[in-house]
Amino acid sequence: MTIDLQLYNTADRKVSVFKPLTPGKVGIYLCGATVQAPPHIGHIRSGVNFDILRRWLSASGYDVTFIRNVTDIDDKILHKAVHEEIPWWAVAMKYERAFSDAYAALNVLPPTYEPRATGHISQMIELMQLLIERGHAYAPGNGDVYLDVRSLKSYLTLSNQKLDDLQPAEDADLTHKRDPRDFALWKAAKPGDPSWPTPWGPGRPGWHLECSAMAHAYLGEAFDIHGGGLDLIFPHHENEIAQSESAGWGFANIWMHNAWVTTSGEKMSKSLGNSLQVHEILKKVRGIELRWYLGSAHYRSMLEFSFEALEEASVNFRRIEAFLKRAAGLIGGEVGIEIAPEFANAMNDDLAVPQGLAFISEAMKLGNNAITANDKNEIAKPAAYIRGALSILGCDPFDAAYSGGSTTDKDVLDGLVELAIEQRNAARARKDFAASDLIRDSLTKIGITIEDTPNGTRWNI
RNA sequence: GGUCGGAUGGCCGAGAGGCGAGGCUCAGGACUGCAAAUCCUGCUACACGGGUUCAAAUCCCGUUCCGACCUCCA
Repeated sequence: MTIDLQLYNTADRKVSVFKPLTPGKVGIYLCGATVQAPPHIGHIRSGVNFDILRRWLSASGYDVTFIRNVTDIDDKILHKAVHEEIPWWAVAMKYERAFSDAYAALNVLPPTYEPRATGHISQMIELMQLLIERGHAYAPGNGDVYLDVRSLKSYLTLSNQKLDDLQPAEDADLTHKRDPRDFALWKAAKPGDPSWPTPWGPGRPGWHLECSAMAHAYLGEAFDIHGGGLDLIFPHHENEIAQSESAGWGFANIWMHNAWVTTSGEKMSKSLGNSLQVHEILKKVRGIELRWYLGSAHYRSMLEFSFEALEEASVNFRRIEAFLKRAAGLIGGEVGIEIAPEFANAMNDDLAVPQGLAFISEAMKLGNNAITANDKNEIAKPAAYIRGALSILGCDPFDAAYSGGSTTDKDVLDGLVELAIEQRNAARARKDFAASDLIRDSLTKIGITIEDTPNGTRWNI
């Protein structure tokens, strides 16, 4: 028997049984990237964590609609455009591609829909009109449109703050705002800025409006799960709630937030330079290994990054991968994909991946013992359980998403290595260990490891 | 000032009143031409001070330290 899926909800800070709004279906909105710089591993952790959630929901039988937006217009993009001397839309496209590449390298499934902010201006205008009609927003005449936070019946419910306790923004411009905490839904166009026409004058979206508009467009007035990084709780998600609820929409039922990747105990900041960009890390480890590392911590726990820990995780993963490949060889066919009840219970407990990993270790012992005993019947089950768990974590080594290289190259390589191994085994058979070790050392030098087992010699790159 | 987290063995990292999570490292052993891989055994920890309880890493009170958010943030 497995327990029901329970998830932590930031809104009430409790873990509760998940009840979809529509039986059998789940709608998820994840705040994706503001495409103004290449992704670092903190950004991609968010993608991985929510991809695991999505895979688990799908595996649990839900029909999942997963929306991850691209915010392709904002202050930083405009600044970058000036700095890089290219159009703002070229900046957005460049970094959107960088994010897409990173997601693909880590086998983060493409979202059901991936809406861009600039493609939903008309929905934003409609939302602003609605908010003005309902008395929760105002256009002071300078081209801006603000949300009137004092008009809300509730505000700051996610972060549990009081409006009057907030430190007032130092640069709050009160010439147009009714309250310094009112936030811009829409920003009047400045000379040189991109702009779209509206009833209040030409301008561009404020930061929060796009998510309310797009979540509504693709998931309706109410949906199940809204996700993002911890730092989006305030102000971004508070303001999304303010916009959506004052429009009369139910909005998100559950709020989920992933924790950060930290360095030296601190949140990763963009000033760290390039070394923690996904692109750079992928020069050291494979995508599947980086994913294993990022996914192995609980999504609500800070993950303290170090290259040592990354390397340890990679080694650990390769051990599991090696087991599965050996198992596949012994079974003489494909390893099955099966979800063990123990793993299901761990995942159902607010995605307790670390407990799931402990289960994988247990299954590995059983499987390795079966391999040692050459008991083919006993190998299949633990191997299938492990592969099942890995498939949820997005780290199935047999997943086509990870297979690179052409088949011709692979065949040639296989043939060459097999040839060397045959030579070495011939040397061993005549007890010429000097010759056999020379072959092994030569292979090691070019990055091919050799292991002798009772069932023959195995090799790995 | 307000709000929210965290501190667990040499290291990483779960757990949230009662049977040693798990991994890595290290030591010993089995296997082995050697190596590797694998398995077995060993290493009994919860920031500090009180309290509640038959029983506290876990609950309560207090303290110290670390971090995050308060309108750029995954």
